Amino acid sequence: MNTTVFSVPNYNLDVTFSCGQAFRWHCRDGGWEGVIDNHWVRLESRKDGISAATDRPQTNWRWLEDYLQLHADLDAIVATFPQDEPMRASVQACNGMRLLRQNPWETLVCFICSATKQIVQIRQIIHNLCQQFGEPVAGSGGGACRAFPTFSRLALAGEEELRACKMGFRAPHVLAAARKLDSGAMDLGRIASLPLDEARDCLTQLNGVGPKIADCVLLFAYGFPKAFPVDVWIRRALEHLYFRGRSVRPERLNRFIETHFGPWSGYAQQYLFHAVRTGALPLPKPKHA
DNA sequence: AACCAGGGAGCGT
DNA sequence: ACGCTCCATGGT
Repeated sequence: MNTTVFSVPNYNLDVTFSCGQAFRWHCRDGGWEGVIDNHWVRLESRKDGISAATDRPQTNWRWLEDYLQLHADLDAIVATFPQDEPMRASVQACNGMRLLRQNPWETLVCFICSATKQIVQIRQIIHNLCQQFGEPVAGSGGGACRAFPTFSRLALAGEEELRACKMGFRAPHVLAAARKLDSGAMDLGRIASLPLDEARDCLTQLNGVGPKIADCVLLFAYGFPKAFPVDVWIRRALEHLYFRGRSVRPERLNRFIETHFGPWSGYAQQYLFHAVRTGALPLPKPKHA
């Protein structure tokens, strides 16, 4: 076991790992355990920082610093949010929430599988997928620790094998994406250097990937600050909070998002999403738990 | 037991 | 540009 401590202010692991951007972390003994690429790691909150434990010595920790985005200036980001009541309430409810920088392929598959699924179910599907196709990585506690399966591995899978992971009608979408990447017909590495609109157009060429899922990948994996996923929760929230509950056409909604939420609108979106989903920001219609 | 879930695509009007 | 339907599966 090898441990280090990062000094970083106001980093809330609980909110960060529970807000619906990542699906493989699990809480255990007061810490968070997960797999980043081929690294198993256990994280714990410390006074003004985070401790990280791995199962083997680390020559450097950049893979973790980058994933956690430890260098990000959260105060500066939050300061750009709109100074309206919903956003103030969201910031208060989600104090210390950070956006991660996740693997693009993993993020793409996770959100393809997210379509009309509850977050608990998405977690189960991804778990099944990793158990079935992921390479084992050394871990702690005897728990099953596997890397997220590569697209090359999934390209070799059959649709029925993927359906066995309970991803239903999303199975052919995952399979086609894996094969397209494995063949070289699409390169996820290239997307990082594209303007937002072109990056979105590229991802939505994949079957089963529309604007919402594309923006999740662009926000959670590539860090496009103005990628703004609009799901049912966000749509309801925006219409209720800013349009008196009236339904708004997509183009109009996008124009509002562009002008209202500032240069870190995607970040603001995640605060709003989590605040609404946890009930900290109440809406009239929903009936969530 | 219905209803709905961090959607998307293909249809018809 | 809309509205509808289907797509699997399971939580509430």
